[in-house]
Amino acid sequence: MTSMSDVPAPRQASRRPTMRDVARLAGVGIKTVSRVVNGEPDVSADTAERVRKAADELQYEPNMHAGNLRRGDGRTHTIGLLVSSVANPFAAQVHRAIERVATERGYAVFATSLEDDPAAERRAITALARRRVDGYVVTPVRDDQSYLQVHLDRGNPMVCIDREPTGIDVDTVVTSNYDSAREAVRHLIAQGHRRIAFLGDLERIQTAQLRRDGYLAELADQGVSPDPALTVLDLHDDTSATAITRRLLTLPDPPTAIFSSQNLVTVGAIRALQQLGAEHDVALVAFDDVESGDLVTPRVTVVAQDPDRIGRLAAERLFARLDGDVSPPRQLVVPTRLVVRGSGEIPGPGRAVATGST
Amino acid sequence: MTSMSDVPAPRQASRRPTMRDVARLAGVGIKTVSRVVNGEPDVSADTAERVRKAADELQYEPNMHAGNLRRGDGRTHTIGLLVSSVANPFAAQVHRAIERVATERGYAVFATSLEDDPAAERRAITALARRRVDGYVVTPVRDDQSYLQVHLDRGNPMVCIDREPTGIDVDTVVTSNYDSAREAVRHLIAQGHRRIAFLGDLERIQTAQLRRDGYLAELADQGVSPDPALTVLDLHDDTSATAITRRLLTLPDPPTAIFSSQNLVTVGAIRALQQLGAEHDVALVAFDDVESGDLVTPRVTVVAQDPDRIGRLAAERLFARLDGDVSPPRQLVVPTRLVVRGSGEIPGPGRAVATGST
DNA sequence: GAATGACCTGACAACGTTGTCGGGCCTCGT
DNA sequence: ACGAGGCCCGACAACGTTGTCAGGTCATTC
Repeated sequence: MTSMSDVPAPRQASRRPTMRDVARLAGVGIKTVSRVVNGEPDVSADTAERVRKAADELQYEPNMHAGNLRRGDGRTHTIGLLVSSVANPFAAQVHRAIERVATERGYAVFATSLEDDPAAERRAITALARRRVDGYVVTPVRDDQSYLQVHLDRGNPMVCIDREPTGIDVDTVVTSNYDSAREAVRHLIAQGHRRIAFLGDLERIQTAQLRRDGYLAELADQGVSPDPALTVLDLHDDTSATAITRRLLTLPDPPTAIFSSQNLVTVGAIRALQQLGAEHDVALVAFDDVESGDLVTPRVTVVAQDPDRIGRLAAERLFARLDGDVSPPRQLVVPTRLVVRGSGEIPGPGRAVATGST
Repeated sequence: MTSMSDVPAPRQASRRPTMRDVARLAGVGIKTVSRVVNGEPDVSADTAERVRKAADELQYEPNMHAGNLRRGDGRTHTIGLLVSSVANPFAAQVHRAIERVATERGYAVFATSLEDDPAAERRAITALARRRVDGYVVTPVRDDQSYLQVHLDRGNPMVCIDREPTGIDVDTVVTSNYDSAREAVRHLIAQGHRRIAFLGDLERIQTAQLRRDGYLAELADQGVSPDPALTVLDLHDDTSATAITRRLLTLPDPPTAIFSSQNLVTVGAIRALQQLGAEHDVALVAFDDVESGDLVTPRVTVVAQDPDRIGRLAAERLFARLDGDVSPPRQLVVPTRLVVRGSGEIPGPGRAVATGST
């Protein structure tokens, strides 16, 4: 009866209805529609009902942008997230945790992957600022963040994650990189290792430096003099890590243990160990949990980060600021968890004589 | 000289400058500022220079929302992405591919994780519609998407990924679930297996059904009658998968091979195999590449999806629609790649007599 | 019976930007 | 000298919504 033809879908592009259209159909003023849509008081029950029916019939969806423009606080209920690289499962987990908190509060999240490119950081911030996000969660990639101060001054809070920012004083949520690296190395030394190789990410990445510093500090503390030949930096993917690890292991005086300080690098190291059949002879402790790290043989001992907690804390800090918290910025350090699985407990040469020595 | 104190940062919250402010400072009309900011012609070189300097001095950032509101096409240069679950590395990869294409075109991406919750799908769409995204990339979760037709009619294109939508006719980009499942099973049968277990995801998920259908069809085609006891559905995480796999393997007449049809389920299956020391005796082929699947022993043979290609194709389709493409919706099927690594080549009982039998 | 106040409603301006349009100036051709 | 046309520029309305405010109706109170 009502259908005029039997094509499955009405193809004509309908104009998007506005409050004006709803008002006309319901026979009320436009402001009354606004009141109903926003649940404001002072609308009689049956007027409200009429408006709701009209809105329903037109499939009206309010335009948040128009509303935010006029509204006093100008909030867009949107936050921006800058993540180092989506390739990294760590970042994906953080993203998810943040998104969950945001959704609960009616916020939407713009996520951008920087792929560790400093230029991308600026570009992303500009794009977000033009879209008037209320706040930012940033993984610093450039070596100076002072250019972000203006956004803080304008009332848009910011929380940095994973790495400490430079040039601005904001809430940060980071992993205990230095201490956890020390713990990993301490663990290996306790198994009797002295020649411990370090496999590090790009040196310009702060966490890579901190983990290396922790590595060196723990060696020093335990009276082990580090062999520069065993400290490798600037690895960023599994292929290069495999190559380097192979070279280290075929050295005249090879390491008896490896501390791998990043996810993909660990994968590369494991592959190299397997290729040389050394996986049961050379100990391995990895920073950051490697997916299904308990499936490989031997199972991988790791210092596991807690990306879910990092994301949640960052989001909570950001929303606290948006809610008006003006207390001094906090530096939150999220501890890691040493997960003992086997690869890190392969004994070193010092083990046999450990009790007798020193 | 110019600094009045030595606090590091000017704490006072500055009002955000508008075009009006820039215009006043540059001594020009507001429309002229608009012209300069948008690179429109008909502004003299030195006026433009003055405007640029003023904008710079005030650190002016144009308000895209206000612009979009007034602008003819009303485009927000924003797209929405609904992903099944961020926990899944597959989704993370897709997300990244889409984001890359979008960023190239000056688009920002709202990503929402549905965690396979049907209610979340509707909520997310509403939130995106109110923010007036230009288009959608959707992983269907509900069993009916016809409620989305209205957005199509209003000129907001949509591309579905991973699963076919129901009730709407839009571009889709999916993996060759059925055919690839058949290929996996064919591979196992070729190794001499007859008792092949199937481990499936939640039955309400379409891809899970397709993979099971492929599994059953290939068995039938090869004259193998399926044992219902070996077909398990509704697994969704590694823990339950481990439990089920253990039970299957301790059956009086256990399977000699396993086809695991989802990522996390595969992890659970591998764990069970290892726990029972059966990883070298029972063959395993998995759907969807499992991260570091070539690190475990034996290395895992998989039918690998191509999430990067899926994401890229989806984004390209969406932008083509936004650019005015009105050709009939396309169904793009992205093939998988059989990656032979070892676990799938463990011979079955039929193998020894394979040449003599039939 | 008039004043009070609670309740309900819509006209109007404003948010920050862009489309439209008209006007001033200058150059050029006649 | 004058009109045509190109270049530059700004006043004004409009996008879709919400804040403000004034006004109308009705029951209650003295």
